[in-house]
Amino acid sequence: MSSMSITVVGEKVEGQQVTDTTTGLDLYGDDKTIVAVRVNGELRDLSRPLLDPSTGSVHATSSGDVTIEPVSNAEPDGLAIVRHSAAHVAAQAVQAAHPDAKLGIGPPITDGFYYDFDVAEPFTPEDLKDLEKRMTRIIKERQRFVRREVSDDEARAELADEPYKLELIADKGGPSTGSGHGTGDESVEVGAGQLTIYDNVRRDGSVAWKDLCRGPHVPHTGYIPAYALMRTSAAYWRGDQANPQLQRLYGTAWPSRDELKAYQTRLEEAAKRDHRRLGRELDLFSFPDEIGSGLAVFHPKGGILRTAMEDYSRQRHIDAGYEFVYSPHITKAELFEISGHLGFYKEGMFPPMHLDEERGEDGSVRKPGQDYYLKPMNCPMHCLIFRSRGRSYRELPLRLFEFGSVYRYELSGVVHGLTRVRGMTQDDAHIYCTEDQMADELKSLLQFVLDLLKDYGLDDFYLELSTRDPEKSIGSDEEWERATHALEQAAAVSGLDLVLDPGGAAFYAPKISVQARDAIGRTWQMSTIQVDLMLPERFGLEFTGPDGSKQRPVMIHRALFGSVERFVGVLTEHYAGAFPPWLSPVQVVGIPVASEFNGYLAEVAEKLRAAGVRVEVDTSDDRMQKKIRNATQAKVPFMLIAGGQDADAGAVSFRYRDGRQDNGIPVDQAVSRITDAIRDRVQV
RNA sequence: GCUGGCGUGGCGCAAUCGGUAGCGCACCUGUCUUGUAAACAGGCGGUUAGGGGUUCGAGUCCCCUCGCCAGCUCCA
Repeated sequence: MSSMSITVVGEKVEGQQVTDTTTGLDLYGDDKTIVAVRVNGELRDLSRPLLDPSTGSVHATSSGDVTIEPVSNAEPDGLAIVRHSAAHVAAQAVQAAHPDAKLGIGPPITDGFYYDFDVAEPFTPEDLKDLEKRMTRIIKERQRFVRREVSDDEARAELADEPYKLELIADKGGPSTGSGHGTGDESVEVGAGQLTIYDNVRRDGSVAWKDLCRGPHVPHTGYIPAYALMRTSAAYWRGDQANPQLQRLYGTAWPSRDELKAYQTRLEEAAKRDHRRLGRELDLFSFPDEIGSGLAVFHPKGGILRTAMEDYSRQRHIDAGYEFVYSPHITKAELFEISGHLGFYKEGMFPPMHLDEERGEDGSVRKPGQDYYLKPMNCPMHCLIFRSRGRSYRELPLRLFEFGSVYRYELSGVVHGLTRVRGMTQDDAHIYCTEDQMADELKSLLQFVLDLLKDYGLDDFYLELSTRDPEKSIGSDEEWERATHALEQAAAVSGLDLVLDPGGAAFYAPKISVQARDAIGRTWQMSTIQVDLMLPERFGLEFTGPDGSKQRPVMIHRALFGSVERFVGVLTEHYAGAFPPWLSPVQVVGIPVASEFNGYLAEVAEKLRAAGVRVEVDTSDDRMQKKIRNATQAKVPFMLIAGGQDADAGAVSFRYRDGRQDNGIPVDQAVSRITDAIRDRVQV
């Protein structure tokens, strides 16, 4: 950050030469990498006068030293400004093509921007092409973004035809009308106090378009070097289902054409990793229509992968002092009445089965019967295990673990592959401990979670803390406060970044979720840890303390994989299907150069099998080259090729799925090389 | 659930203006078999998601249902 002498940034008008003596930048020159300035930390338009000419004082600062920093489009704030400006260009294009379109909001987002419109007809792919052409023309026109401060009344008058903008003005500074989960998008349009309008001004001085906007923006539309419209979809006004649906136009914008290209390549790469596609190609799992939406079946190869994942998790949990329990998938309504789920989570549950009702001849109910529900969570069951007998403080912490299958009636539109299903198995555990034990337990738990995730190959994390939604929760303020504080402390000890998610907690407890970044930088919600002070009370859980008094335990919920299904999906995408050997469904394929070596490879395979390796020998009629191709496409980590040379030497030749070769390895060495890689859980 | 898009053998795709449903892979059978990503030949397999309608005639046009995809909302 550099301190500079202050001068007015010139506004360049076509045909006139105006020198910018503050930053030394020519706004219409070739360098379009500096898109804004930061004045004492506050983002501002490059073209916005830094000084009030009449008073000589700097806008928005009263006194003292002034620091001015150029903001490049390579840094996040600068790129967001480029994208936000691109959103304005998109909106101008839309209103030129569809004069009746009413403006919603148009903020920058990760990788791009969107703008919402109320239009009579949804956009079509042809519309997108047309809009891109219009945007390109607008960008070529180098329309200046000119900021104007306006009073509320002036803004209302100028935007009389824009009902959504009027609504934003009306709500300015008022209480948030959002659900509490809002992304704060509105802030892009309306700041806290002074309203501003940005005009897009052509070279001849005419105003091409304008928008209520807090800014800042790039100096002119020529500062948008590379952009593309991506897709359209519907979105509720202000994210509320009760509001009308607008058409959302998604775009992306980048500092250069190369970076746009790289982004598009990244999307293609992500598509290739799609676990739904890999699941079919690698014969891991499928989603038969006949079974239903969000209900997966695991094929034999997926079963091996899943078993390997579960077995390792199980062993680690045993080592960490967990005890294994089992509970049914179905229960009487009473259980979820006690737990509170039927009050707060009913819409997320499959509808009840009404059983054992008896009616008389006249149709009247003689015996009312029972409602049974599929369980959406395991916690109440584990509470009953805790309560099954008297508990001593000596038993605590008591850690009950279950691979528990639960069923949740997710809305049809949200079901997605393995990452969002209606039937799943959680690696669920509930830890019952004393208040005094809670802090240490949480600390070691979080470390346990991170260690275990690392063993599966994920090592880039941050944490999210979801706090109470007052409208959708049970329990007292103090209880929530205590639980939230305990989680915060554990997070602080981990040293990981902590992101807040206000109001995002479940109805019974605040939670920390571990977010993991995968091999190509996408983030996934993995583990959750929740401190629950409600269920122990609802179930009347007690233990006897050292002094003989009855005390209430604290309950910690936690799932590391989130769900086994989601974890399979995430790892599939993380590894692009090329799992490390310990997780690979088939670890070794033996490929004879010709069928006469089938027997030799069978002996090698037997040695591997004896060492616990999952090995197959390809004795089909295919050519060796075809077998290599097949094994490579199946992403088998080790191919062992053997012909006369190898057999004579008592050796095999390695080929890896990326094409690397290592020939003539003695069989004993080959076996240990493979078993070492499996044991060490390394990638090859 | 909402908005939009899409449903053609197991998979990936083709079929002009509404005019005989095809191809590749996979699968089956046979022949062949020596060095690092596809041997050759033959064969099986589809009431074009399901139902209704328009038409001389529907994969193609219209309506309904189901499913999938993207986004919104929601969430492990």
